[in-house]
Amino acid sequence: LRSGTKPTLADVAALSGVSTSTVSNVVRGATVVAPRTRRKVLEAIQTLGYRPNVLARSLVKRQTNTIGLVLGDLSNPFYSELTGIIVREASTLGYATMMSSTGWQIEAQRACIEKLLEHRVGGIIALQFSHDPWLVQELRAVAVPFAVVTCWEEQSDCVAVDDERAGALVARHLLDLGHRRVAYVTSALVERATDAARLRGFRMELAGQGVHVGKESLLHWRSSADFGNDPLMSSRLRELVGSSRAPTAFFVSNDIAAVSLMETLDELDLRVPEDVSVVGFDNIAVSGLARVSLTTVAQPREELGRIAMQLLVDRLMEGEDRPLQQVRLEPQLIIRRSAGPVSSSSI
Amino acid sequence: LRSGTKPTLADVAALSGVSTSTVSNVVRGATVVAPRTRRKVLEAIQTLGYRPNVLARSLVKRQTNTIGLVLGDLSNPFYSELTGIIVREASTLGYATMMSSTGWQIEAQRACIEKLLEHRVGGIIALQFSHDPWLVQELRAVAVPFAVVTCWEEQSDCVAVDDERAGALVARHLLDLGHRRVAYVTSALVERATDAARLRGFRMELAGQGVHVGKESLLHWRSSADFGNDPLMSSRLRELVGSSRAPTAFFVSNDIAAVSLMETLDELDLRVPEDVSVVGFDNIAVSGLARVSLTTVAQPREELGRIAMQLLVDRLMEGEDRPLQQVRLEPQLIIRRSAGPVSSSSI
DNA sequence: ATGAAAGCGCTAACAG
DNA sequence: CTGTTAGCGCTTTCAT
Repeated sequence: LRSGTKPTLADVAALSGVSTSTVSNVVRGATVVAPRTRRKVLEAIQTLGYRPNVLARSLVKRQTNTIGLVLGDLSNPFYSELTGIIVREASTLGYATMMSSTGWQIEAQRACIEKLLEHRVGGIIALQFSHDPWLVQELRAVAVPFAVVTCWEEQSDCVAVDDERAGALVARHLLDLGHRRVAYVTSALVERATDAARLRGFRMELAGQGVHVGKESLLHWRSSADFGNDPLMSSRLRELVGSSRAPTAFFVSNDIAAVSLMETLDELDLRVPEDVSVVGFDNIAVSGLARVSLTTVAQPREELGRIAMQLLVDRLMEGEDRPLQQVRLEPQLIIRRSAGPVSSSSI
Repeated sequence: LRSGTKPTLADVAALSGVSTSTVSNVVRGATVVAPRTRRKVLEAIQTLGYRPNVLARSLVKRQTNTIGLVLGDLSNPFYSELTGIIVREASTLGYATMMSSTGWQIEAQRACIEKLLEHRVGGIIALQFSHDPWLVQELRAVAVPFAVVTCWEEQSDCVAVDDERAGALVARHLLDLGHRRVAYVTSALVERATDAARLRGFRMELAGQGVHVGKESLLHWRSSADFGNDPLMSSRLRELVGSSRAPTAFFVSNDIAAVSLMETLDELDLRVPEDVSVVGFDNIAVSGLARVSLTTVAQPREELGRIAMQLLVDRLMEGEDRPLQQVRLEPQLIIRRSAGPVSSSSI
């Protein structure tokens, strides 16, 4: 019995006096093995502390039970929760999860995926995918199942909330509350195309009532994930608020930025929702606090995670010829106190 | 050229008319390869889209460049941020990260680690480790580097903040503010022993001033990670507050529970900090919001992550005979507005 | 500087 | 039901 290295099938075989294939059979519960033999083998496994080597197994089977997860930034609670859900789901389905984080650097994305491919992951789920046709093409070429969740990616399997509809939902709500001058705030934390879709839906619904969101009402919040202040925005807001065309409501494409905005508004002595209304996106835990009470759009996290994993598995089973699966989920407006009727003084 | 499967070293060798070992050499940049040959090989790699198979490599080298991460629950922002840091750090050092989540189920912990071992990870970092001597023993037996971060684990390499000292820091602060009747609130989100250490330090410092934390002042918050309300606590608090010995300050061992507590206090019409003070632990992003402004103990996240990874690498290099490394980091009290001077009416 | 050959630990036919 | 054999894709002596 060799020492210094972990026991192998051969060791178990030797100790129990059978062949390696028999041991392999009992380990995998494959063929019917004689009860006596099985017992002997099991015993040997016990005393040796044998543990199957997944690497060797994967090598011969030419496939792993590992999926790769690429994500931008774990400090945004929306994504970290989603990550947790996916990891759990994968584990339930018998897959291990290999993570790699891009830290929002767009070139890092390719490197991340390259590493995952070298590890021969069975499939890849991207959480915050920066559109990259070359990459999608490459992934297609190697025939590794690829699903993006939370963003709409024309060329891949994907699942996301209906962002346009969400934008419209918010617009409707704001209109119902009497708002006519509204601003849209983009956040660095949300992927461009996604952001654009939300704005599109928002604008269209407003346009139906003759309300227009001009260029001067498009703001950009350079937020980090820690509710940091954006000094540029502060001054921009201050000047905007002074003007006669000051918006009475803000739709922010991300809860983190929305909460940050509320904080900045506080500093400017603008009360929410008495003076201005704020609506966010994601419904992260913080937004539900009474002290925050942010009206926002909820994305069905559990479903997003579950379906993403499902897309991967389906593709894994049915192969490339299966038509692209692209799932849109319904967003849900969560009405809280940060958005209220437009104040009479500002009409 | 075989089709349907990914190109291998042999394919590259065939195409470039050299042996597999030569190809292997250029891929790894190992021996000096003749410039001409190298170019030919590189070319073949390009046209074939060859990608090394990490599994095969690991199999023969008998070691992987993968580390395992076991964590309890990604929905607690403190841990998800820490996770992000570790993943990044690992990646920088050339390691891929395999995650598995226990979802707080204590028996799941063994299963998680078992899976990681089958994948032959080079080392394991546990984020929220529920003390389990058997497991630690087992890990030791297989000689896989193991480091726990955030909890103090006597038998393993570990790095954590000095919890007792943190408790003392909070006690000191509360004493300075004039508090004499204080309560300690345990949260389900923090590991038992860690919680106990914080309480110990807290109590000791208070005892120095003749202040005692009796059993009636020990509360338990059954919190989930989403700032949920704990109805039992609500009623418990209501009755406690009515009594003449109502605490004037609460030290909660976790920010999530602390913020939840503040919310509950709001509902009971108790103002923070005018009527009661609250101090938390972790300094998650939310706590820094002006609307929350929670006085809390900060743990040096970056350092925790960096050192945890370092412990693993050191052990990997120097082997088992290296003495146990156990690092204590300094906690930092972040003073905000949730803890104030004891109100005159309650003295 | 390059090639031949022997495995790494396991599975998958195929015989017996 | 069990054993034999031939790889999976790669690294690593050891010759040449």
